[in-house]
Amino acid sequence: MRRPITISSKPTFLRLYKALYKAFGPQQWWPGETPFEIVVGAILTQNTNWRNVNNAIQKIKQAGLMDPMKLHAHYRRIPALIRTAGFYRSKAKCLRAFLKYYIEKYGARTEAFAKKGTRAIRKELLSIRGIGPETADSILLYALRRRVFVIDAYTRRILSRHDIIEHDLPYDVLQQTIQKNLPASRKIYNEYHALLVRTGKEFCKKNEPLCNACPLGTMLPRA
DNA sequence: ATCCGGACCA
DNA sequence: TGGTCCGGAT
Repeated sequence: MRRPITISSKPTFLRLYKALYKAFGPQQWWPGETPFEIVVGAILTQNTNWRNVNNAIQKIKQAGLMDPMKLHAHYRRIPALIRTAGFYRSKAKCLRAFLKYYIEKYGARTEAFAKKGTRAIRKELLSIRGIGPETADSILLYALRRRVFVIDAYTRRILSRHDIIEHDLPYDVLQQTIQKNLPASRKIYNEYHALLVRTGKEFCKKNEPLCNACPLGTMLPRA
């Protein structure tokens, strides 16, 4: 029986964050050069490691297509360009759907896109097939610098293994819980997610987690 | 060979 | 609830 921690453990989320920051330092996310490139990366990184995504991004750049109008004009080339990111057919469709939306609604202009409220943009993004909550929130946080906490598989795994949250809470519930228990800081949200991803990849593996070597190893709930 | 990861669909 | 989409790391 897991018990979700809420009010009584408000400092817990921050303690974890501080431990990770101390261990790993700032993660310098997101590595994309422009908001558009960050959107592309956010879509491509679904179910994939960043290394494979970066490969695809370089391909797009080498083709001179890291631009919404150009990429849309050559959308038939997208599957081949992004193949290494995996799920390339679905992701190509998603990319194309985003491009259509971005061009038709905002003239492919970041400033126009970024003018809208966070909730409105989130709703619009979620209506695009292939963009779910994590991808939408990644775009909001990292491309548009909105104060939104991104939930992913690593977040669920790390926090639930530490008995801080229940693993199966719905995305939005989990997001609200975390945001309520953290300072309302965009920079902390940015850094925290990046630190959780790093921790998940390196230590909090799905099978055989490396708790002894993990910076959070001493903060484990009593077994 | 098996593992890993978001979103959608039936 | 379980299947499907995918390539690259291990």
